[in-house]
Amino acid sequence: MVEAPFLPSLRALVRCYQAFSTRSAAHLRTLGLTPPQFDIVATLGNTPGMTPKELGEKTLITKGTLTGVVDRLEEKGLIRRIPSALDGRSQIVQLTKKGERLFDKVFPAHVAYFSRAFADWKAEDYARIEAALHDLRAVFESSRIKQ
Amino acid sequence: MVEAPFLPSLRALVRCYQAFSTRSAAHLRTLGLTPPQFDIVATLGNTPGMTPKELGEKTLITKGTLTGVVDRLEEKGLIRRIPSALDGRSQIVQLTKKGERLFDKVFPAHVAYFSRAFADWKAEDYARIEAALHDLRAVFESSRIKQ
DNA sequence: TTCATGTAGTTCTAGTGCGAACCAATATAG
DNA sequence: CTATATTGGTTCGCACTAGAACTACATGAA
Repeated sequence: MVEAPFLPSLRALVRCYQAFSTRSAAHLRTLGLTPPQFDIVATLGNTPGMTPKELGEKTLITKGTLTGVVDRLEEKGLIRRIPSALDGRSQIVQLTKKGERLFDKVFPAHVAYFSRAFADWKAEDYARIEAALHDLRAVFESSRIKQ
Repeated sequence: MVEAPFLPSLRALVRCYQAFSTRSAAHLRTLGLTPPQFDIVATLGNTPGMTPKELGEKTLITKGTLTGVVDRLEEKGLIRRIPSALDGRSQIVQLTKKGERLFDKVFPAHVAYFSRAFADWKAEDYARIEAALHDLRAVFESSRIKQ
């Protein structure tokens, strides 16, 4: 049995993602945030806030997980939950002043952390990577998977 | 402040990886394995076994995590730990007969699960993806990150 | 030898992570 | 209008995750 031709691509994806997330997490730790916490703060930055549902869609964090992450950010005083006036089930999550100050510090710092490594990259390099990842993602979202 | 030009590439990477891992995990669940458990079983398949250290390097699972994953596979009777004769600190992890039978069933099934979606892909498509992911990974492993 | 250093695995802590079950509120069908 | 279905969030069970502290063994130098 020959090895399936797509396995090296999957391995490359996993290794690339791992390399990114390990680096990213190590830097965020020095800033006092976990990766999902940073994700939430970065998503809420420069917005009037949004519902947990919307937050979950943007960050790809499922709702059961999100409750806990938001809880811990609330304990740290970085975000606040406001019940929605329009829908009794819903709420708005938004950064507090403290959360905004942290966003203003941490987001540029995290971008800066990676930017030197991308210094030589040209627009077409980004385009090429984005296209490749887009095509690969299309495969995983294909209806031809399963069954 | 303009958005950093590499952010769309990072987003594309994260979304692609998520799409893959969500699909993969959903299928593995129907086979009774978690993703890391499958990873271990697939790595041990068709080998005489290896040390946890080696297993961790191949699967990218850190040693603290690995102990627990291997524990649960041992409880299921799929793997066995043999103390190393040469080094009193070391051990060999290998599939049991039951583990081998599971590997023979589950590995092809999981490959088959994805293969239809890749049906139209040619060698150069794989080469393109692998090259792109390789280049991106090089950035994350660059010594130019940090400081 | 013996002492210092290094290494393989385990344990611990805190934080994800998912899906399923749940509750309360809203929307819809009849 | 009222059952019924749907939806937003929380809770729960179980597993993974990294890193730090720890134990036992191994290795190297004096």
